[in-house]
Amino acid sequence: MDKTYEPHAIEQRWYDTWEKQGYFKPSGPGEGKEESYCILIPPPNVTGTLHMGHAFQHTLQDALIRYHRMRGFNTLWQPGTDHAGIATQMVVERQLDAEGKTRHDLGREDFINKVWEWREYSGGTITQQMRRLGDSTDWSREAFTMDPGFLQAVAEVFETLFDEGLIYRGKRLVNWDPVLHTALSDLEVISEEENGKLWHLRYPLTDGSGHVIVATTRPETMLGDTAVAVHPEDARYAKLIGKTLKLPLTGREVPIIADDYVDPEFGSGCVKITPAHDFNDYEIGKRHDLEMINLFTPDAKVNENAPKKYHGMDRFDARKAVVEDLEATGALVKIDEHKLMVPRGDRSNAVVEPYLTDQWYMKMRHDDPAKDLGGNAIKAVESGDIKFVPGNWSKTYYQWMNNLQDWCISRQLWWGHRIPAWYDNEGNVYVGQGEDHVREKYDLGKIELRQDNDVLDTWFSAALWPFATLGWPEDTKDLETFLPTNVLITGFDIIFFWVARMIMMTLKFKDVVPFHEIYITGLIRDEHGQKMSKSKGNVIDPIDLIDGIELETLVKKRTAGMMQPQLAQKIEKNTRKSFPEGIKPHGTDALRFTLTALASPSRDINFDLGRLEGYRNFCNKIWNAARYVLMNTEDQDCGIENKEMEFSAADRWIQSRLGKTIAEIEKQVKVYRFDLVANAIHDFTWGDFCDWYLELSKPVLQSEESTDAQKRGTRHTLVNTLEALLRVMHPYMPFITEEIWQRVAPLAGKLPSAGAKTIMLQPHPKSSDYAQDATAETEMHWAMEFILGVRRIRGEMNLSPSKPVPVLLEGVSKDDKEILARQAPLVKFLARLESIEVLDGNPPPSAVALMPGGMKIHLPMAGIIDKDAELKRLDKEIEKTEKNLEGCKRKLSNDNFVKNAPGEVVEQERKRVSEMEGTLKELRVQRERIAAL
RNA sequence: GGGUGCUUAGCUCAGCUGGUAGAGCAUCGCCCUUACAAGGCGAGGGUCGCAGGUUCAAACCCUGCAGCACCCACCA
Repeated sequence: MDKTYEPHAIEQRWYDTWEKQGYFKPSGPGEGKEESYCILIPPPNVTGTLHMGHAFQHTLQDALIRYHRMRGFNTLWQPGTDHAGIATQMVVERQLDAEGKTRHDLGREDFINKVWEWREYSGGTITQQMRRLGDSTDWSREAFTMDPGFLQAVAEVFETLFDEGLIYRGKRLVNWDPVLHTALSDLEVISEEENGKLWHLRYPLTDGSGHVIVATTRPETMLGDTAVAVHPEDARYAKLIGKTLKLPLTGREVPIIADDYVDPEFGSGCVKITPAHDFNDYEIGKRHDLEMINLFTPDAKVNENAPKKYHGMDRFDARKAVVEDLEATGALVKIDEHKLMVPRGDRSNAVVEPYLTDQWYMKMRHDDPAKDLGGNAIKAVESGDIKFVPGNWSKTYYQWMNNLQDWCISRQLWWGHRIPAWYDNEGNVYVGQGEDHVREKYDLGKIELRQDNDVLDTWFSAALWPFATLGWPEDTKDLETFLPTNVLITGFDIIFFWVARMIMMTLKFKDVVPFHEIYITGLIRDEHGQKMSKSKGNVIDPIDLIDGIELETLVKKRTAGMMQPQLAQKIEKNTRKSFPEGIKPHGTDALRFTLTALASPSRDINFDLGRLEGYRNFCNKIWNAARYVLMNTEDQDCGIENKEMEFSAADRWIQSRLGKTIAEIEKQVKVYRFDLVANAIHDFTWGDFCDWYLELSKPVLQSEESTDAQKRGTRHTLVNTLEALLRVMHPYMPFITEEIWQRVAPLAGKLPSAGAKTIMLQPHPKSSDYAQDATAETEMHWAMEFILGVRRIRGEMNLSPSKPVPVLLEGVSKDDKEILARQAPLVKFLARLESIEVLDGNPPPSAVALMPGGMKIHLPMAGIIDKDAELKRLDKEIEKTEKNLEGCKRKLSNDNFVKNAPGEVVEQERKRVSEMEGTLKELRVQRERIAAL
């Protein structure tokens, strides 16, 4: 093996091999549903790029997939991408814009072709990046939400839901994006507080008997007012109800109506009603059968329904003009500063306009249980068929599901699934899978038909992901084998957009849940807890963490193509501060292990570069530990053929520890505590295996006194522990484990002559394969305490670690003696002892380490230990023990504690006190002895 | 307005069903000991946001408060 760990040198090579060999495919038919394990990837935007959130979620998914594949499940990780309607169309339109063209210049067909071209060109980026991450998805099944199969699935679903009355078309007020010229669903509208104004307007009564004052945040909409509302029980206005007002600027006559919606406490208690441009007003308008005057064109310019002078004005220009005119006519009473929630489109950032249009909707709630999409989806979680992890997310889910509005599914775009509906010249609508089918179904003969121009919301097809990817509407073996899938791993940001809708659709069309568990990951933020965003300039590209990036390149990358160039300077400064030397390469395995370790069940996860460096060092540690093992076992007898082996306590101890570690991992994987899985692996590998076991193996292998059987036993244990450990680590660090395993496995007799020569397809070790060895644990614990005791004195006395010292033992019990007989060489080696002698008579002046069992280890001071330093050390030790002892004694002196606490707890406390008292006594004796020198 | 989450060492975070506070990084000593200086050995560092309560015992359970973050919602 190379002397240094170079992730670049190994990673891509192994991925190519795995993919070529078809190792990512499900292992076969399996033994049925119980033997299968399936995860559906949340499909990224086909033209997108990998970000930290993907890296995080993919790491966890791949870990689960590899873990279960190694445990013998018929395992499928279903990959694919989403056509991402608006997002993708916008990208291509922006490109056209650069050429000075619009999509209308090309026409629908050519434009769509252009988008497909763009998909061909850029669609490989994200899948290529997934390969860099080591994702073991079955690429042979890669799906795309506009595949022919999806076209069919979408059409079938649409037709069925339409025929059942669950999809309908209607003219309603929708969220209209005046920049993108399309309707949006409620979810695609982001409302944020902004500074605005509240204009107070005076509307005179038609009969000249006075006026009312109304307030508005959008004065231009007054041109479309068709009423003023007051509360029915508001005494101030009771006698005005039914009278009419003369609307300023237009002169139109509008009624004063009474409606419960009005809050008499707010403002003047009078509300202007613009049914065509406000959701509340729209409802009131329907209740009172008011006229709905649409004021705007699709790009939110004033239309011909307003007075002529405003025609063609943008709505914000119109606002200015209206306010000026109102002021001129004396209708403007006052203007207050006012904070308000402004709704904007999540893609265009344009202020959304409530707008009256014809759209398609999906009915979310229904009295008929068979048609109650929302209700059934709620029940699936309530019943426990679907479990959120962490469980709290079910509350969020319920909160939204219990307030479901019908879903506006049509979009006035070109890129997407065109709605399978046709109109005749009378405006009748016919729905079905294709024009021919429609003609037949409705027996239309040869009349002229025109297909609906709209496409479906991207999330409509995404909602079919669980069954459309597995072959639906065909009745496939895959559906039978893999649905319901086991777990969905995704972020909370798409619980409503995607998760809820998959649950509804899969229940409706397959009558099963799409997945049994939903593991909701936290959101990856930067090291200070800030959301990563282009405009903040704090985005970290996971590929840069893997490959490294020069500072200058990083600065350029972060400041290029800014929407607000003035931010560039600040971003550059912050970037130079955060990464003074750029980012060093860390490799995929280090990144994956870091993300695994960060996967605590919290809502936000701050990405800390320090952790990444730490785990890169961990990879290096593994690499070097492997080098040590190989150096001592390659071309040597590791006991594969010669069965005569003797296992030391250390050999048995490390196997026992490995078993415990695996048990911990088995437990934590089940509950998705990947952070604890990573901890268990890290602690065992570094703390037990490297720090102790490798060191413990040295005296055995290096000593001429060890027998061949002993050496064989240790070599065998070295190789087999490492080999099993690699299999345990593989799901989280696939590349380094494969690279090392290839060399180690043959020594452990594990590389099969036939079958897959990859760690990927080896069985994952089971805790039940490792016997717990209490004797070995006790014995090693004793040896370690001994060694640590000597080291502590050494450390505090600043004794050179390389200088051998003699020790004298006092208070040696029978047990101590037995263990010592076996472990003396080990202890001598690791504690760098010149000699170990059992004391006969009084000890010389010495520094002492106390063993838990009462044995004392004396380090004679003669010439090597400083008296004052030792006194200082003892004082510190005494003080610490006194403090602890006091606490325990206080507890025991409390009668209630002794009376009420469980017996074992009291007993434990008593034992602690007596131990500490003994220790304290010894320390004091020791101090006197030293002080007297 | 309704809901959710967070607050533990200088930093980033663990702490599972209440029983003497942990890790990594950073800091301070001593070491280039033939796997590893991306390392080894040792050390220091926390009245667990604040105030109450329950309990023999609270970082953990309950109540209130403060700060931070997020989600949902139609107040003109």
